[in-house]
Amino acid sequence: MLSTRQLFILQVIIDEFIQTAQPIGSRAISKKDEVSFSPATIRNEMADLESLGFLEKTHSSSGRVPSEKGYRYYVDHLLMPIDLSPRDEQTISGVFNQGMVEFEQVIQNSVNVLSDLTNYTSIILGPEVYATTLKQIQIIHLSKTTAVAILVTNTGHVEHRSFTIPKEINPLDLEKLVNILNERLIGVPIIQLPNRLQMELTSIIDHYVKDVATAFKYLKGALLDQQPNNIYVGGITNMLLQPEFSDVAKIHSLYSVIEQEETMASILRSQDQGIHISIGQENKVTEMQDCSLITATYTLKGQQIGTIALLGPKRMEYSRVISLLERLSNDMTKTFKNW
Amino acid sequence: MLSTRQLFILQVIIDEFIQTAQPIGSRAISKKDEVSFSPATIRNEMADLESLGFLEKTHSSSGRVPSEKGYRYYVDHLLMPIDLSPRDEQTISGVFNQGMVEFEQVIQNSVNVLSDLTNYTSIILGPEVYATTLKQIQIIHLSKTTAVAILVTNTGHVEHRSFTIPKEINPLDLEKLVNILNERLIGVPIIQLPNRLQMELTSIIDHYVKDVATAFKYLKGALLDQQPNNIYVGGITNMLLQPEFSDVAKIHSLYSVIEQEETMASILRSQDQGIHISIGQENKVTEMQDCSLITATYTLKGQQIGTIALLGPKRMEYSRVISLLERLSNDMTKTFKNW
DNA sequence: GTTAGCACTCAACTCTTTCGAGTGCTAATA
DNA sequence: TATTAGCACTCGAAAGAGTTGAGTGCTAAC
Repeated sequence: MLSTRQLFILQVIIDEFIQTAQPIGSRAISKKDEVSFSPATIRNEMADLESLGFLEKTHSSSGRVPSEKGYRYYVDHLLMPIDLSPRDEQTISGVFNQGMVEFEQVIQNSVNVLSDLTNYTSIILGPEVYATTLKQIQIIHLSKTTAVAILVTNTGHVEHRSFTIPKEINPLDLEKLVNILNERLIGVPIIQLPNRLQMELTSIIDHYVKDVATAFKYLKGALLDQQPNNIYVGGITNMLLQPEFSDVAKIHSLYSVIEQEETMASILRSQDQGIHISIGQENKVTEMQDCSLITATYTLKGQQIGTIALLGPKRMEYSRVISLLERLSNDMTKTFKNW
Repeated sequence: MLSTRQLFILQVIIDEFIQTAQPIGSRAISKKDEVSFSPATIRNEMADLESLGFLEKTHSSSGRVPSEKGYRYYVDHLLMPIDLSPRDEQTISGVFNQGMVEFEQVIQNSVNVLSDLTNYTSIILGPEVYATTLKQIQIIHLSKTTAVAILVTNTGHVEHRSFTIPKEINPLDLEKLVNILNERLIGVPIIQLPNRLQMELTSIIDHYVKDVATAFKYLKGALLDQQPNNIYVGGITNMLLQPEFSDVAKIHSLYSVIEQEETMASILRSQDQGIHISIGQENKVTEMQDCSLITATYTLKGQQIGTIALLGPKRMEYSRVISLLERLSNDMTKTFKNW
C-alpha cells in the first residue's frame, strides 16, 4: 500500500529521529547521500505519510516526527535484524563466561549489563518461585526462643525467615516435624506447599505435634508468608538522560510506577513467549504511555520462567535492543539449562 | 553575641523558609502575630544577621534566605526538641508492634516508614556482617554437581551462594569438611572467617581433604567472596518533590551517588554514635553539598552496629526529623536487644 | 511525475517594558 | 537612643514586540 519511496522516507525519518530526538525536515533528508529527490518531492511524500497517520508535526511548520502508528509500522515491517556490535557481543560474553551458578547472580548481572549497554532502564522478572520445587527445609536455632527457617528450591533459590519459637511448641517436636516434612515434601512445587503442608501436618498430628494449628500457622508464616520479591531493576537513572524526560513531574510519575513491584511484575508476567514490543498507548499503565517496553522471555526446560524487559522512550533503538534482548534471553536460557 | 531579637528573627526566617522554600522579607515577618517590630527594624536586624553570615540574599533586593552558617547555628542553638505528632507516633509504633523477628525486615520497614513520614530519602546501613558471628554452615546439594552453601549468623542473617562442586572434591569429603568446620568455627566473628578457615583447613588437610588449596578456594568463594550488600534506600523519588531539585542534571548527579552503595556505606559507616547532622558543604561528597544528611546510630549490646540516615534539602524539618530518627533508632536498638 | 519558487507559519530567541516585592538610607518620632 | 515612616532604588519575573530561521504547502514550470 505504501510506495517503496514512502517506505524509504518513513524509515529514514524514524532512524534519524531515534538518533537525534529532533523533528526531521524535508531538506535534511534530501541532503543525505542516499537520497536523490528534491525537498519538494519529499515534502509531498511526507504530507501523504502524515495523512496516513505515520508521521506527525509538532506544530504547523515543523519537521516531521514519527507517530505511534509510524513506530508500529517500522517495528513490524521495516526493522532490519542487525548483528550485535563486537563491543556489545564482548560485554555480554564477558558476563556469561564468568561461570555464574546462582539465579540471582545471573539476573543481577543481566540487568546491569542491559542498562549499561542501552542507557535505558532494564527490568527483569526473576523465575517465579512457584515454578520451582522444594529441595529442603532447614531450621537453625539461633537461641532458645528464636530460629531461622530456610527453604531451598531446586534452582538454588534460598528463602529464609527468622521467627520466635512459640512457647506452645517443643523444640524437639519442631525438629521432628521438620524432618518428616523434609521426607515427604521434597520435590513438591513451591506453589503447592501451603496445601501440602496442611495435609501432611494434619496426618501426623497425633504422633508428633500436640497443636497442629499453631505449628502450621508458624511454619506457614515462617516459610511462605511473603511472596518473594523477584523484580530486578537497573539503570533507573538512565531515564534522566533522555530528553523526553527532562520534566520532573513526568519522571516522578514514571518512577513511582517502576517502584511498584507488583505492577511491574504483573506486566512482565503477562507477556507472551518471545520478543514483544509495546509502544506508547499500547501500554496499559498510563504513566508508561510515553515509553516503549520491549520484553523477551527466558525458559527452563522449555517452560517460560521469567521475562527480561527494557523500558525507554518511544524512539528506542529498536533493532539493537531486540538483538540484545534476544541474545541475553538465549544466554540466560542456556545458562539455566546446564543446571 | 546575638541579641535575643536577632535570634528570634533568625529562627522565624529559618522556620518559615523550611516551610515555603521562598526568600523571606521584612514585611512578611512583621505581619506575624508574635512580632511587634516594624519592617524597618527587622530590616536593620536582617542586615546585621547578613553581615554576620547567618543570612543571604538571592539578589540585591530579595528577601533573606538562611546561609549554611545560619542552618548550623539554628541546629546547634535554636532547635527545640519537639514531641512526635500522634500520627508519627502511631505510624512508628504500628511498624514496631507487629513483632518483626528478622533484621532485614526491621530495616526494610524502617526505611519505608522514614521516607513515607518525611518525604525525604532514607538510607540505612544494615548491621555489619563482620560484627556478627557464625552460627552455622550448611551445604545443601541440588544435584550431583551443584550445591548451595548457606551461612547463618547469630543475628539471623543468612548468606547463601550456589556453586558447582569441583570434580577434584569428593562430595563425602565435602560433607565431613563442613561438619568439622561447624564444630570448630561456630561463634567465630564473620570477619575472622577467612583466616580461621585457612587455619582449620590446613590443620585437617591430611585427614580429610586431599587438596586443601582447592577446597579452601571453593569454600571461601562460596561463602565470603562478595561482601553482602547492606545499604537500604527508600523514597528516592521523594527528592523529585523538593523544589530545589527541579533540575534534572542535579537529580541525576545526586542519584548516581546514592546508587553507589560503597560510597554511601562508607559515609554512614564513618558516623559517630548518636545523632549527627551534615549541612551542605559539610558533606564531603560534592554531589551532596546541596543537601543535609542527618544520621543516627543503632546498637546491639552497646555496640554500634549500623546507621540510619535521612537525606533531604538543606531546609529540612530538622527538629521533626531528629525526633523521628531518635525514636526509630531507639526502637531498632530495643528490638534487637530482645534477640 | 518532479522540482523551483514563493508566501506563509511558528518556535525560539532577544529586547523592552511593566510590575511588585523587596531593599537601604535618612529623617522624624517616642 | 532605639524605633519607625517615608522614599528612592534594585532586580527578578512576567508579558509583549520584533527578528530569525527552519520548516511547511501550494502553484506553476520543467
